[in-house]
Amino acid sequence: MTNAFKPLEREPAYLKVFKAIEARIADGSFGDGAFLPTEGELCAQFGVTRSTVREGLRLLEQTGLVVRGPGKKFYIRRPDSADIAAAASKSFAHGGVTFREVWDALATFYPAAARLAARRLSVEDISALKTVRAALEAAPADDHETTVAASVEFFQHIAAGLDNRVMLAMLQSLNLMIGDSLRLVIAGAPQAKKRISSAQGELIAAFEQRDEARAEEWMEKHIADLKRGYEVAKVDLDERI
Amino acid sequence: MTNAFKPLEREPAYLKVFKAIEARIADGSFGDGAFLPTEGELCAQFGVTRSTVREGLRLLEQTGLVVRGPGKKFYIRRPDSADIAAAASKSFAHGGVTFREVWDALATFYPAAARLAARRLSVEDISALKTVRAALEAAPADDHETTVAASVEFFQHIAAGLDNRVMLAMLQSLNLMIGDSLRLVIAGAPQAKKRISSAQGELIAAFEQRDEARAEEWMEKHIADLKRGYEVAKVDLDERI
DNA sequence: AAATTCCGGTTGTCGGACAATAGGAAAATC
DNA sequence: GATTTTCCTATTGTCCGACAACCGGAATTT
Repeated sequence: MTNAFKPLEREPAYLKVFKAIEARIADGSFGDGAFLPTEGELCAQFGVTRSTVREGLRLLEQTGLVVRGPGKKFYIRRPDSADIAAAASKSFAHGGVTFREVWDALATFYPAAARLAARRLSVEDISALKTVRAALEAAPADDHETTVAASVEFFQHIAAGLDNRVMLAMLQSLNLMIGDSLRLVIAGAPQAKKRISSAQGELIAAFEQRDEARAEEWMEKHIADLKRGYEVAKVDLDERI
Repeated sequence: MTNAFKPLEREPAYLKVFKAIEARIADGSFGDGAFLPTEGELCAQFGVTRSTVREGLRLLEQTGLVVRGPGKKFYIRRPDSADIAAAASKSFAHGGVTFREVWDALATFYPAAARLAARRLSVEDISALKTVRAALEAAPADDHETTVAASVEFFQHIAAGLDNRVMLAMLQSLNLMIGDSLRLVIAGAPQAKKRISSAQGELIAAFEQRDEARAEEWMEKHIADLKRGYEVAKVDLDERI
C-alpha cells in the first residue's frame, strides 16, 4: 500500500492570506513603517472577502508584525525585544511555569550575563546604573514601590547594555515575570532595600573595573539573596506564576 | 488645563472577545484540553456576530492558547516550550537579529546551562546524549545532514534535561535559529564532525562526573569552535538571520 | 454485527450592508 | 493670505444572512 494518497493539505484561506502577507513583510517588500494596503485592496488582490482578509489580519496583528491605531490603517513594525519578551512571558504564564523555574533561569543566566556586562557595558550604561541605584537610596525606607522599580530597572539596564537583542529579550522576559512578585519579597523583608543597594554597589564597581569574575559572583549573590527573600516571604516557589 | 478629558478607550469588540476568553482560560475556567464553545454559542454569549467572534478567535489561535484541526472545534492547549521557542525565534527573525547576536547568546547562556546540567542531568539524559553521539559517529563522513541533526539534538537534550521549561524554551529558540545555518558550517569544514564528536565526548564525561567546571569549559570550547567554523565558511556574522 | 447511508451541527467563506471615524478637500472667515 | 470651519470620501468595525464542505453520530441496510 505504498501508492496510497496522502491527505491533501486544505489550508483555510485566511491562513494563506496571513502567510502571504507575512512572507512579503519578511522579504522586505514592504519597508519598515510602510502602510499595508487597505482591506478592500487586499480583498481584490487575494480574491477573497473582507471577512477572510480580516481574519488573516488578526493573525498578523497578534504576531506583532503590524499594528494600527483605532480606525487607522495597518503599518509594518518589526517586533522589538520588548514585544518578544512580553509575548514570551505571557506564554510562560499561560503555560503554567513556576516561580522556581523562573528563579532558576535567573540564577543561571544572569550571572553569565553579568560577566559579559563587565566586558561590554559602556560608561553611559554604568552611569545609568548609578542613577538607578541613587534613586533607590534616595527613596524612603517604606517606599516599596520605588525599591521594586529600581531593582527591576537595574537588571533591565544590564540586559540592555549587552547590546544584543536576543539576550535582551530573554532577560527582559525574566524581568517581567519576577517584577510583580518581587513586591512581596521586598515588602516582606525589612532589610531588603539595604541588601539590594549593597549588591548593586558591588556590581557597579565590578563593571567599572571590568572585573568579570567579581561581577558574576555578586550577581549570583544578589539573585540568591532575592530568592531567599522569597522563602522568607513564604511564597511557594512551586506555585504557578 | 488639568480638567481635560482623556481620550476614552474604544476597544474593538473582537479584542474584548479575545481578552475575555483569554482571561477565562488563564483563570482555569476551561480545563486543559477542554473544548471551547462553538462559534455560534460564543456569538450568543457575547452578543456579537460570528465575524467578530471569529476575529477574536484568530487572535487566540495565534497566541497558541487554542488549536484545532480543520473543521473541528477549538480546544484549549497550554503553550509548551516548543511553542514559545518557535514563536520567539520567528519573532527574532522578523526583528532582524544577526547571527552574531545569536552566537553571542549561545556563548553566554549555554556554558552556564552546561554547568547546571552537570548537576542536574539524570542518567537517562546522559545515556540519551551518548545515543546521539553514537549516531553522529556512525554516520558516514559526508552525511552532513546527520551531523547537523545530531549536533542540534545534543544541545536539545541538554536543554531538556535541565528540567526547567523557561530555560528550555529559551535555549530551544537559540537552537532553532542556528539549526539551519549550522548546515553551512559543517558542510564547509572537513574536520567539523570529528571536533564536534570530541567536544560531545568531553561534555558527556563531565556530566557523568558531575564536574561543573569542566562541563562549562568544554561547552565554551564547543560553541567557540562552531562559531569559528562560521568564519571559515565565510558567513557574515552581521547578516540578518 | 458490520457496513452503508443519512442528517444535524459546525466551520470556512461569501456578499452585502451600515454607522463611525480619520483625513483631506473645499469653503468660509478673519 | 492664513486660519478656521465644514463637508466629503475612504476605511474600518460591526452586523446580517446565506451556503458549501465537512465531521461525527444516528438510523438504516446488508
